[in-house]
Amino acid sequence: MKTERIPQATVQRMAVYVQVLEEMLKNGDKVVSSDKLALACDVNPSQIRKDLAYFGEFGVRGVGYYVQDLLTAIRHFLGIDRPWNCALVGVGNLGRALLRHEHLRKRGFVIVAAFDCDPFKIGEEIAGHEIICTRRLKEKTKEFKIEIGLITTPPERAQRAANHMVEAGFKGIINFAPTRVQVPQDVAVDYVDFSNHLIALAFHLSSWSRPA
Amino acid sequence: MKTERIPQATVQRMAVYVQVLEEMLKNGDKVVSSDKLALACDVNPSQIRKDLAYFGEFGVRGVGYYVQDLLTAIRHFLGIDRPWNCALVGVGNLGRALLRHEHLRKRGFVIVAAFDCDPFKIGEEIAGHEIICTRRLKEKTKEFKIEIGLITTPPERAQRAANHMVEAGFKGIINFAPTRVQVPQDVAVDYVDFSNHLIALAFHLSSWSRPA
DNA sequence: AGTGCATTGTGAATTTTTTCTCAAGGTAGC
DNA sequence: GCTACCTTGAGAAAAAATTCACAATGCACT
Repeated sequence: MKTERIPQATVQRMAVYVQVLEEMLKNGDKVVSSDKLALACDVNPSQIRKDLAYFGEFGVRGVGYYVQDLLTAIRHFLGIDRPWNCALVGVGNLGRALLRHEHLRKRGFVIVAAFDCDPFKIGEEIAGHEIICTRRLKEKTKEFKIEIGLITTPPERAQRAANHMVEAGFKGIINFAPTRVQVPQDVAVDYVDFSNHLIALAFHLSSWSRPA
Repeated sequence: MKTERIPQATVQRMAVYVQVLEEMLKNGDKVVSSDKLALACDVNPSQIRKDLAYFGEFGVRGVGYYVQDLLTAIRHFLGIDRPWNCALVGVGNLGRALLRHEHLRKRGFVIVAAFDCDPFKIGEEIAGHEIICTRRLKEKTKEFKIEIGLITTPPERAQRAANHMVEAGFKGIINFAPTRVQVPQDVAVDYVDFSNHLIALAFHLSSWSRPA
């Protein structure tokens, strides 16, 4: 094990490993080899061993990795062996879907409060949460110990939502709105844009039938 | 301009350029330099010029790029200068949100039919679409000229949805379900998993306050 | 205890991607 | 038309990520 900076790509693959390992565990598998895991994750076996080597030696030579142990280790390493409280700003179609989404909660990402600036929505209850005025984000952040913000507003209101989050002291934001937002250096923003994935796919499909 | 294989990373950045350029166009900007665009997209200016060089010379030395022309060129290059018909399988919370999502349609990705295997949902109308039994996917594919599939089922039904899509002849699938699916080599699957983004963010936030 | 087998962990080689640098080539003002 | 200035395009260099290849090492069976 070396102590270098961990590539972003490694972290993303790690998340996939967690997903696949969870399924293997549910499937009753006790042990898995890098080859087997690689097949399931669609990566190179060496890649997996390299990735895992970033944070320790977990394998047993000649045997492989113990699924449960590896899972526990990765979870700890990634910082997802504890819940993360999230705030959602923008209760539109997508916001509602995320509030009702079970998978996020299962993974430890708990949306503890939902905000919107539309007076017609404020007070409405959705998936067990009362919709709160966005201006009260900061005060609720303390109350609920929120660390991560989810922006699900229309694009034109995304920046304002981000500003509220920065002011509330969030250091991590996921922006689902299809627009860029400006935040201070010490705040991390990750973008989730479906249409970008569709664009990549459209390109792939187009270039398949093209002069290479 | 050279004719090499285009990196996946380039394609993804390209999608971001489109987004930012659209905003600039709406903003009335006629011309943009690689420096200015780089700032907005949060990448290196050389990176942008390199990316654009993959498919031609569009800039004017001493001036920059004409926003409208560049946008048109990128759109054509990416294959998004025409609409793509999509089918959605799995009308749950997320499925409904996508069906009502305006942004995808604006970008040219049109969900022309929604499928589900739940007999209680079949026949229900949502966002102008009648929910159709998943078994009729293949027949409707011809009728609607569908090329891309969106999987929004629960994870345990994702593989079955993928199978239906493969059988219907889809060559591109976006899987929103948090599980891997197996498909033939000639079918491209792209995964969209929110929790993976949250995991990456959680890791970032954790390691910030860690012994490097 | 010893032998054979399987699989990890890792240094080295390779490949890919990003960044640097600057000549080439436009524009605008005079 | 000439000069000064700006920004692109692209080769070269640097950095990063991936893959290879194999020694190290633990297990199982005798």
